[in-house]
Amino acid sequence: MPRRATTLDQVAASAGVSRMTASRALNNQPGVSTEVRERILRIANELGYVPNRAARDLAAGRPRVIGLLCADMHAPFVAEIISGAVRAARSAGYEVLLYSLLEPHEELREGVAPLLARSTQGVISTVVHRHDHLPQLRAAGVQVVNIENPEGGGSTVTADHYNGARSALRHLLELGHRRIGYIGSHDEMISSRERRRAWEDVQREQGLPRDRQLLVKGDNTQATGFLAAQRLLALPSPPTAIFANNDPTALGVLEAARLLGVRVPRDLSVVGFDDVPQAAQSHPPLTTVRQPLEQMGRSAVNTLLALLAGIDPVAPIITFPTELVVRGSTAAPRKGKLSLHRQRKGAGEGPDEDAREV
Amino acid sequence: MPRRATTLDQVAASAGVSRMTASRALNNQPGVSTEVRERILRIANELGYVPNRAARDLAAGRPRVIGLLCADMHAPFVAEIISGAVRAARSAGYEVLLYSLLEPHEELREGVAPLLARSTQGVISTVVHRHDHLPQLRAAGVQVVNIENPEGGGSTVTADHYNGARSALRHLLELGHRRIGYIGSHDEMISSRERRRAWEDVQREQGLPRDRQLLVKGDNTQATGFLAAQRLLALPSPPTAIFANNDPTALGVLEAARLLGVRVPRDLSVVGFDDVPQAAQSHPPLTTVRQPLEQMGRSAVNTLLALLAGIDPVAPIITFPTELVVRGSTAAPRKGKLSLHRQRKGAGEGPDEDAREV
DNA sequence: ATGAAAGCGCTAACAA
DNA sequence: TTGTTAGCGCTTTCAT
Repeated sequence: MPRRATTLDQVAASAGVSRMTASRALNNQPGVSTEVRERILRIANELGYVPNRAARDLAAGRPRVIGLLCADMHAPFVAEIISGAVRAARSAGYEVLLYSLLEPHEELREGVAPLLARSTQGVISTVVHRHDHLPQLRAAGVQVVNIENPEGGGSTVTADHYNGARSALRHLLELGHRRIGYIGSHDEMISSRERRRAWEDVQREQGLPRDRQLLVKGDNTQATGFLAAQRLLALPSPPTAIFANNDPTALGVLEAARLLGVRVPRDLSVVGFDDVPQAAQSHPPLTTVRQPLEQMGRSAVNTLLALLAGIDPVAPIITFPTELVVRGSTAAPRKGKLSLHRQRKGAGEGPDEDAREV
Repeated sequence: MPRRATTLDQVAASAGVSRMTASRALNNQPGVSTEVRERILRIANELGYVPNRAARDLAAGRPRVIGLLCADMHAPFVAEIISGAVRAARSAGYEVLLYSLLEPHEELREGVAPLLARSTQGVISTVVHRHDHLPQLRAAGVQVVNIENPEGGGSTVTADHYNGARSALRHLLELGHRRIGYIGSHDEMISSRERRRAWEDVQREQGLPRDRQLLVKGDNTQATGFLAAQRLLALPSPPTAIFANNDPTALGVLEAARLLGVRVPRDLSVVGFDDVPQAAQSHPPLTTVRQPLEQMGRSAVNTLLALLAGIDPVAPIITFPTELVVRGSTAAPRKGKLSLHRQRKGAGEGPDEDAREV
């Protein structure tokens, strides 16, 4: 059985100093001579000393813990955010407590907010699709830094969805595309709204035909990307390029194109958003817009830590630039019109009838 | 600013009892009359009392915390496991500390094991592809329950990969398939080895042709599924069904089939493993084998808690049954041989040359 | 630069 | 059934 762990007192005794000197040395605080400090550190190491968090937190009056509130652990982007957050937190001597909402749309259960208030010093929230949990947390006295969701007020770390979308659209324009379809999503997420706004602005600025049929609503899944693409490609004058609100949607577009005999990128260019791992593995590999998620996770923690230290953040909203990742799903449009003669091929068993129901 | 939180002393004072009585009442311990207990609970609630974890952990001599060691947060299955674990832990009054290794193959960094030993009572490990971190943790005196990785010894919660794979293969056999290809993975994961063993056993038991060409090695990604499928379908006598080691691989097979003009499920049946969210969204939707991941996460926590309470687990390895999810990618094979005349169609830009390199 | 004293908020052990 | 007494291991504050 693990006999009692080494305590600070033991380290201090071994080093022949008081407990307080040992504490200071181990916490990188001033007031210890270099020589003594080194001896303490060496002895602590030899003894395998690891501070007792509970005691430390209790004495300090606040836990060195950051809460991480996650709504949908499945969302491909949370993984990277979490990695970044955990890394930043740990290197600052903080632990990360995980609070995953069980259902993506679940309310913050009764009592979670006060519990977080008591067990953590602050919370990073990756809940993007609703923001009514924020007032609850704030009422309980927790500092919150949001990721991707500036709406609840307070500090937010986000990516530049608007300009990211614009960079994707600029890429398509530079290739020569003039009819660019857009598959959007629910507008509850600001990221989706921003991306759509970029598309609308570009349409206007470029004097492109204001054809509302080029905008189809999806829900960020491959399934609706598939259906929406069928709808767009069945248009009398189909787009030569489709910008999808996210990668799964774009992968659905690729699928629909293949089913309809529309070749990507020869007959149709496709751009996604997020750069999920599969984006590089599709055929053709997907051109998409990458967010620096790991960095955003780190930044969120650092912002929170600054807030806790009483340092006002540089800005309430910290926006990170995105990066266009050009792969194989985009090319210049063909000169002629999209040939439609192969369209219905092989679609016998497909959900053709539903294509209009998107 | 959040004024000082309510303490146990305040609750006790308000209720007119000693601190200890209040403590007992709030911890569901015996030795408090029903009447007094109810009054204490009511007052605690009114005052918004939330126990201070640090104080509690310090006094009790052990933290009510479980560590969750994750290797690859991207892996689609960890999300569900985590949800289950967090739910079970919290309902037992434990917090979950997240330790995510930054790289999937990263060593357990120096100091992490003792740190876990100090900050948690036990650890759930979802690190499946290596097990050298286990001795480290155990040496530091941490109880560990593994998920999906029985190899380091100790308690393990896993799914029945062997019989899961068999159920998939039985499904194909019942449909009438006799030439069944298998796309495997690195054998460092026991799950992969078990699934392959099932395929080999079935081949043997059924007296199916022992054709080593039917087994292709992949690496659990869509990209290699794509390549491996091309290789299988280019065989002189191609399989009528392909069992893939996991869903991404199977999705790659679907992609390759589409490219080659091989219709699924008419010309080729495809089965995956895991039931990732996209499996239901592919075209056709993927027949696959589902693991009860959420339940496994819960079970891992409960096993750990039992271990901590000194209760020996029922068995060192707890195996959960899997469930075959039949969707649209499987059907009876066609009577004739797979027609190959359309195979090279549209593959002009594809990575045909690489198909053999899988 | 170092140390002594005090106490964080709770629970374990024992007493009544 | 209830209360009292001692800490848990650390940091804070104030001394030296």
